[in-house]
Amino acid sequence: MHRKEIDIPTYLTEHGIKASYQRIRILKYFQEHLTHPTVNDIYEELLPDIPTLSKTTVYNTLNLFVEKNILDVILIEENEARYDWAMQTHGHFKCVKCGQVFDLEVNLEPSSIPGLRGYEIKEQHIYIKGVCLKCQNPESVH
Amino acid sequence: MHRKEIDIPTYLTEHGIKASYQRIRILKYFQEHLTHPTVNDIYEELLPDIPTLSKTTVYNTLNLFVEKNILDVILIEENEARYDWAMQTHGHFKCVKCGQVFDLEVNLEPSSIPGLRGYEIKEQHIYIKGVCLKCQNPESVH
DNA sequence: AATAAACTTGTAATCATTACAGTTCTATTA
DNA sequence: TAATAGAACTGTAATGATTACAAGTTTATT
Repeated sequence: MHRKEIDIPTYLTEHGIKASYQRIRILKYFQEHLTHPTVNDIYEELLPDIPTLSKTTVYNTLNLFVEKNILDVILIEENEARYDWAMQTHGHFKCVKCGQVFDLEVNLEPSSIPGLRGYEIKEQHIYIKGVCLKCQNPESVH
Repeated sequence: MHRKEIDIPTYLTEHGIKASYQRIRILKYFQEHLTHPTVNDIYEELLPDIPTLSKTTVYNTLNLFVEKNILDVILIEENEARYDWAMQTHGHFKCVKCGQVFDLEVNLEPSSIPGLRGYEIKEQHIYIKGVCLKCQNPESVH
């Protein structure tokens, strides 16, 4: 089942989360945008539609989703957390010019890292920063 | 030349940094401790010796060192930056039980990552969290 | 010794995040 | 349907790392 085909209320219930209106709308954000939003991105997008929405609710909900393994936190920013639909471990690239964050297919085999022998691994984060193709040759791209 | 054998004032000068007393002492911290300190770790360690030291100076100095490629920033924490002697790219492991941060030898070849073809890479960060050996079997370790 | 530039310091501001208490919503039961 | 308890939501205040800024100190140059 692909992310876009998932029924959000069902998906929440399956993960032990009561499907409130705010929670549905917040998770739907990730279904509709394949980006890596900050708390504020989500808050500002939903506010016109849900004028009573509190930023605290966005924080609480995202923390809950992370705890229930629906979302991952991305700390590629220096100061602000971003969130991403939880899926097979992958990496993230941030272009330091345009600021966009991309997903990367990275297969980092923990068993290949000498110092980790016997360690219990809970999380794996791979962040790469640089300049994306478009920002290197602004004119060469249509 | 190994980190412990470096002459700090010379090293600073070579990197285009005027070797003030505070800067020498702060960089010396990294020579004497092979850890990954926070701003506060450094501040508290040096304060008894340099009672006039300001936390702002520690911030300014660490930012300068990072800018001059003497140190790297580690953002494995959720809320606080850590710093590390800049050397060949490597990863970091944080034990979620004892909180200690270890260095990892990781060789992540950017050319092996499909989505990065043609991208200019400036930084590479690999963070792994889990439970270290000692915290898994507290009694089995002397 | 004079002077300017660089460095350091302390306080105040910033900003993301969390704490907390009051309000609203939801589901269950009578 | 009404009552009630628990969960979820909201708004404000607090927290805490980091930065801005202006004033004081040190350093280097003349």
